[in-house]
Amino acid sequence: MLDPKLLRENTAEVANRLAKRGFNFDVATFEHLENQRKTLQVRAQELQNKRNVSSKAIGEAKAKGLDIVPMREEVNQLGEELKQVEVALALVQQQLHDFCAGLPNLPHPSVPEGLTEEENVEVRVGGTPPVFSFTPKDHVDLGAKNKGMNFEVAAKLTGSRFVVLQGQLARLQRALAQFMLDIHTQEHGYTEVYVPYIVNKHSLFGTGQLPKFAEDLFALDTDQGYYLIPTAEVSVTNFVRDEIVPASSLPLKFVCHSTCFRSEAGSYGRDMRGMIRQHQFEKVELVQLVLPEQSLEALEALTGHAEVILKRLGLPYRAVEHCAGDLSPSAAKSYDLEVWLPSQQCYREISSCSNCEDYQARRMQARYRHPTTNKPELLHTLNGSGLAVGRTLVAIMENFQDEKGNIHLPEALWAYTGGVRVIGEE
RNA sequence: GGAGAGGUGGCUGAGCGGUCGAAAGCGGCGGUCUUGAAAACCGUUGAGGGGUCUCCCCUCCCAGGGUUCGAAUCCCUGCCUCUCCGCCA
Repeated sequence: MLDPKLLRENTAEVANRLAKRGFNFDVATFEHLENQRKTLQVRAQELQNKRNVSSKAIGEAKAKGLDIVPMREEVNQLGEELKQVEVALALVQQQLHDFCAGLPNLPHPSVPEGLTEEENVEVRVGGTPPVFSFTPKDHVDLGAKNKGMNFEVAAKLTGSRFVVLQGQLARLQRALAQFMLDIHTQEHGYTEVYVPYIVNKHSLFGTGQLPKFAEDLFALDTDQGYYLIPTAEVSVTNFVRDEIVPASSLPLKFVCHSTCFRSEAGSYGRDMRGMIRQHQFEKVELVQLVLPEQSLEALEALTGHAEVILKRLGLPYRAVEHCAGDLSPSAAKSYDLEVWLPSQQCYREISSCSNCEDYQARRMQARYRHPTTNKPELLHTLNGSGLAVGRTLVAIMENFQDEKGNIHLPEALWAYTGGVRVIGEE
């Protein structure tokens, strides 16, 4: 959600900044609704004030034993119009709210211009893509030969875009999650949390998935209106919804390993092969809740924390900054980390790190008490994958394969695989 | 699943249908005192929103409806929390 004052007072500026991300802000509709709101609200408050004053007078008159019947009739007159105005106002405010809830965040001024993914800017490269003396296999072929990656069984159990892992590959996925959690908790100062994988609508509104992106989510067919989380960002960020946290407690830094569920409704036909795009996947998520003046540098730090995982694993990657048009709706500024996939001969997203500034905080009413003014102020929220575990598994398989199809695990993982260094035939 | 209790400001906790945005305590902030700190004392201190914006007004006591001139207080519905019993990973 954007600052309603900014929206009202600098409508043109907001429209311009949203245009940078390719969003068409309907100024005419907004101004029309806003004018209606103002007229109705002023009138409603006027009538409410009259009613309050009269009612109070009735109370006093009654205490003195005076006749209150004529006064009561006068207020009754007022009630009719008040009811009408209140209904009309509620309708307009609902429309305004819906309109504003659908607006994406403003891109940070430092974000590169551009409308499509092609205009994202590579900011650094880590490692170098491996050169093979043979034709490298993709993870599906590598996982097939008795190594325990099975899409057929998963399709039988459920449908497309699911996988069954067993044996060393199942263990490797578990090892990766443990490894990531340990680094973030022990070296980067995050607190590990375990959270519900099912959330209510308020939480999804808070982080921006609802109302606009309901079709990306799995909704549970129960009357509570529950959804499966598409990312632990939803559960963790909402810790501070409707809270006023002491400034001294910030920054709050949480790391959370969770399963994530996405309907992938808009991606028919894309990445149909393998584990790249699944309805269910594992992710280790980083969330930071920070003072506004610290969010810009917090994003650099958080991205760096995710990057450490790729470095320790020795995976070739690059960091890319989103151009304005490629930002996700809640984000003011984002970096993607992309890992090299030999089978595709390109970098693929393995982490997306975003500074949402006060966009989610305003939707959540997540605030801190300002130390000098003593007033509640919106805090800033950040999140990023550290990393997507399933895609990390894929990257390790593909980058560290040998001619026989064995997978040589990076040394950093040996302690987590019970000493297993190679996954293969022998 | 059965039985009961309850949801009030940052926290604990009062609140006959009218003068209650709400007692009291704690905490926070400011001050006096002190070399400094603590203690003590004095003052101050909810949130959101609107306007004709150095002032005025509206809304909010879990949520949503209802009764009433007037609701934290009465009625209905829902949600949540706690206690006991049963069942269970």
